[in-house]
Amino acid sequence: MTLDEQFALLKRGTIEIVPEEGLKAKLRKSNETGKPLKVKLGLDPTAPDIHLGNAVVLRKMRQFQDLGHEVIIIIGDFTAAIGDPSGRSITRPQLSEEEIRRNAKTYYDQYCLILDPAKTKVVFNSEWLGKLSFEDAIKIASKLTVARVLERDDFASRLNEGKPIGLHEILYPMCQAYDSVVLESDIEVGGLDQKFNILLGRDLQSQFGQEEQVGLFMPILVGLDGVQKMSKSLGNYVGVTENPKDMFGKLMSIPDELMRDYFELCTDVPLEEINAIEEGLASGRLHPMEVKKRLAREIVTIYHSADAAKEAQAEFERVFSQREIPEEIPDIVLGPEDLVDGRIWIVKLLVKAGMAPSNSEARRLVQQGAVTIGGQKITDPLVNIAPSNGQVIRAGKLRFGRIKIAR
RNA sequence: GGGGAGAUGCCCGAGUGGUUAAAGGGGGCAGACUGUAAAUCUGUUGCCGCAUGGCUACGUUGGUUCGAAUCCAACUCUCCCCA
Repeated sequence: MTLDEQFALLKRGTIEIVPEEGLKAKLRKSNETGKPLKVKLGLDPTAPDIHLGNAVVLRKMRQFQDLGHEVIIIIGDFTAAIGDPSGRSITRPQLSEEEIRRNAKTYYDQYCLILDPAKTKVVFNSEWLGKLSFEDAIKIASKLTVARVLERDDFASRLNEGKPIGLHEILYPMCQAYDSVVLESDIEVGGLDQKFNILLGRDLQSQFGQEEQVGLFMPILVGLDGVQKMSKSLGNYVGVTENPKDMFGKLMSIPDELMRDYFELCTDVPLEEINAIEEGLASGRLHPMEVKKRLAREIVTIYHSADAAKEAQAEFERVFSQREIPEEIPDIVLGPEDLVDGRIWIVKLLVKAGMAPSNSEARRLVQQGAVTIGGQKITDPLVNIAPSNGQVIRAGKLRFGRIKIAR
């Protein structure tokens, strides 16, 4: 592959490369010296679930690996104790050491789905940040200014809105920048929300007399709600380890307008084809639902298999298009203690089955006509029903259970 | 150190003695419709075994009152201005 081709590949999907010439120069140099580039990615082990939004960046890292470069994942165990303020309007909760350790481990299992584990180096930033003395930290801090740090958008807006900013949060970008110094990274990849932190890494590297890293920014993937960025804490995400059925279903719930972004950032469908799809949608030649099914299929195929994707689609059509029951339904085991004269209060049954969190919620579901048992709609929340083995109970579109009577 | 403002349900935000489980919006859930768990419209959204009932809830603790999210005191936390 020529340098130009490499550059084009790496540029695809990025929203910005700072500076573009820098990337070209790094690639050229690596090519001449035969020395792979160090490509850095910081992960914040806040919750043990990698989602499609994280995957956008990870997939970019994979491309670097395929070109022979060295990928270094930094598990921000030390910085997680601070909490990245990026894109935050409130202070993040700090994590305990144990939580971080647990999360980091599950991270490893998950990014292997995208990266080549043999070519991935993993480090924890507590290895060096944890060893700095307070004096060292102050020395590093002296190379940055308050104004420079407060420049960043999320700090500025929080300041304007009169919201609190912890002093420790100001140190977060510095820590991340210092990571780049320690690793002597050539390239740092991140979402656009990482722009400030990554650029600060450039500043700090040059302060330490190093060649500056190149920042490569990927767009932020919008979450399932179609408004906010995909994130674990907002619950609007698709996890890469989710089962095919849920993955497919969740992808079908994105607003139509998001489809293009998802195709571009989450699949390997060639750009020309994506453009053709977009035209097809605009002209009415293609049906949005069919396009979305294709999208869901593409993504499920990446993380599972083509077969799993087909199955997931079949399941989806069965449950939602035809309103039939899914193939696999969890059992609701009823013991003798649950039944009085072979009967059980409908509300209690729903709670017992985990289909409603409280009696009140269960009662509401019944009153709203969401509950059917054995295909029969129940609307009276006071009724006691006589369940029989194998009966299917359904609450709303998503909750199912099959009754199993234990003796 | 001095002065001022504030803390309300999942989130934002109204409410300044009773009719407030607390307006409104967001989000969630459900129903209708459909082209999908899109969009739109409607309903619903603390808990308690059925309630013209009870319990919990408006930063914390205590007080005033027949009655407090609303008044008072102390405390905790946050923001703004001055130094």
